[in-house]
Amino acid sequence: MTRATYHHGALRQALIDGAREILAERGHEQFSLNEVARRAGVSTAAPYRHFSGKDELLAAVSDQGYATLHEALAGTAASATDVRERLLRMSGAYVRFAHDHPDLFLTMFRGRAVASPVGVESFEVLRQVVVDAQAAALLPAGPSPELMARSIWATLHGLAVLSLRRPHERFGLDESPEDLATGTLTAMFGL
Amino acid sequence: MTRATYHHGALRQALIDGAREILAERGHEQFSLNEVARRAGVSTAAPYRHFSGKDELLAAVSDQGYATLHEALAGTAASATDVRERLLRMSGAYVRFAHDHPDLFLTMFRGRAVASPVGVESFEVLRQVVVDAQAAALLPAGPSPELMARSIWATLHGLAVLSLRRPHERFGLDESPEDLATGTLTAMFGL
DNA sequence: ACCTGAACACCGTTCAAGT
DNA sequence: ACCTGAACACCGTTCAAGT
Repeated sequence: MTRATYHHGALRQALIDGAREILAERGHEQFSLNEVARRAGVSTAAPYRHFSGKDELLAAVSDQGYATLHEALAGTAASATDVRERLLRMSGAYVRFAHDHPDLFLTMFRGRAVASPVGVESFEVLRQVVVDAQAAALLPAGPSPELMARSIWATLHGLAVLSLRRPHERFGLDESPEDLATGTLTAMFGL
Repeated sequence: MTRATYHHGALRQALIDGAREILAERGHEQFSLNEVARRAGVSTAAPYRHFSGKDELLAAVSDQGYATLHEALAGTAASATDVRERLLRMSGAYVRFAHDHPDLFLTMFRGRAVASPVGVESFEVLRQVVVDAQAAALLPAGPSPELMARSIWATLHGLAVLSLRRPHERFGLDESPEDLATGTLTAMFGL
């Protein structure tokens, strides 16, 4: 039996990939570091050459998740010239990401974990859309863009988290993530 | 050595109390069913007479958490006659609860856990305040109270979850939970 | 009816040893 | 430098046995 030989950090990425697989298959509560090693075909001690432990591997997985989320948000933000459309598409993309990768999303924002610096870029994209929306009188112009952006982030994040639960208490299954997000923002700001 | 003898479900409550202790001391990620049993002075198999397993014990803990949260919300909602004040106090109480009992809060809303029916009562309290706020033109009257209430719930929940992380990315440590909640609602609705 | 004692498979982590 | 093999304490859960 030829066992794969890893070099130059190839095992590191293989472990991250395996972790994402398990996350998608079994969920973040069943996640096991030993199983990640098993899938990569290495001993349970091998991951410790690349990560200080389970938490650091999950942090690396989170970082890649933040990068993927950022692409989705930046992509939708750039996909329209109309400010209202940009705000709504971006909002939909946030909740959509949570629904498409629920356990990755929950891992990224798990408990009291340390926030990723990558998330800052995404916040900046949202902040810029908010600046434009305030200029267009779509959002109240009184509060600072900073405050307004984190208020909207909180709303989207709450929607994402609460709609991931089951049974979907008060958050209909029938609605798509996009409808949930846009419906909420439309209701709050009369867009 | 006299070992406590449990009867009539006394062990059940002792296990729930012990679980809340561990949650407060070590956090929900370090929570261990065996340690709960150890603290109660029983064998690790004993809890299985009262709960089907770890998840069911945590569900029972969550239920008591929902009851405590409900008291806090209903209490603040009744503490003022002014509609605006009621809405803001209730909002502050939600985020305050999360900060005062972070790991209990995270356990209640952990991952994809099943929502507690007890939470429905709390939602009803919020919905009623929203009805009054809409009548007083404090909140937009167009959307249904149901939609408006879950939008606000999502906002408060997002604030709670995100402000629990560390370092408090974009959510200042300096702000009290109450200021965080009222500041956000004030910004969004121009209250 | 309720709890113990002992076991099972599995977990995260450590460390001496191999190559 | 990177990985193995074996061990450690601990985990959730099961089950026959005690009272």
